[in-house]
Amino acid sequence: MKEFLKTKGFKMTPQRELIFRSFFELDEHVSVDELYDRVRQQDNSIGYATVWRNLKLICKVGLAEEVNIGDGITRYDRITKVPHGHLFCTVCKGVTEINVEQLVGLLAQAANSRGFTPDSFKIEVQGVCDGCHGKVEGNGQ
Amino acid sequence: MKEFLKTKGFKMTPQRELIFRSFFELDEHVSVDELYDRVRQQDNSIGYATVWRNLKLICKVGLAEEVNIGDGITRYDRITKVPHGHLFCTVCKGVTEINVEQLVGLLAQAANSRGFTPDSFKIEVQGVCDGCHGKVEGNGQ
DNA sequence: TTCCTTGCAAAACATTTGCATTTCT
DNA sequence: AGAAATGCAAATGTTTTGCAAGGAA
Repeated sequence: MKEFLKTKGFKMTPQRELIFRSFFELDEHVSVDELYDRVRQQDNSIGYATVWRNLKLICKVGLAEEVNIGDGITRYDRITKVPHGHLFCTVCKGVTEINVEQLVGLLAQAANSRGFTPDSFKIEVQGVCDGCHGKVEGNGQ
Repeated sequence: MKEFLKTKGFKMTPQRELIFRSFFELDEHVSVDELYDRVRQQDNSIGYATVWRNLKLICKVGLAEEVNIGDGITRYDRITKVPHGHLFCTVCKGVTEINVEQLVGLLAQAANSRGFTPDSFKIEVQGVCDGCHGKVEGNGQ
């Protein structure tokens, strides 16, 4: 990783290593706040801006991308080889990934047929996950 | 529309009518600022908060939904009967809609097979649109 | 009259940036 | 030494809210 960054003109630092390590260990879609909290547990001298800047850096070097689910908070998602979509549970706020290789293929076709050259895809579904089907609060509305 | 709102417990006002009318006339994905500007052309006494609140109201009564493309600005998109996806051109920032009925069907299947009950779908593609293929600035990178 | 709406200004929030200082190479 | 990174605090930019006044039902 240190080498990888060097080729891109960036340096490695203790803070950066901790942030990167924490981000990649966490197999989730974290926000700056969440990662900041986590990183803080191991080094409470790290600043918020540093976490933010490194998250941006991770995106810049192509290892992650920003995800926006509409709650005003930007999350960061590792970029994996397999294109995937997200199932957002509106009850527990959980996120599940689903493989969408096939769909992306179809989408690319549809886009191409309109002269549009696709770059990246975002496929998101909102709904209620398996575990939450029973526990929707009993508000009559 | 007035009747429709009344059934939901809301009143009709001149401002609200102008805002609703402007929103639905504009067959686009407008931001609060954009709609505010447009509405202002016809009544420059309308406040920003009023436009914002009415846009939220339109969503609340189920006639539109918020769209987030990651530039920090929330846009509002009419909800149409036919599910559609968006092609965002990263050059001209234009938005094109594409029909994704078929894809949504497949997506719903995939979600259901995991015990997830879909509620709404968001399908977005970023790339370069037909008209912009030639005009990408000549930066060697 | 009652409750919803409006406008304005201020608050709340998340995201970014400036800068002096420290740390890599 | 030279360039990049860090921390803190402050600046941005957008979205929300409080409140007094006005308007619809």
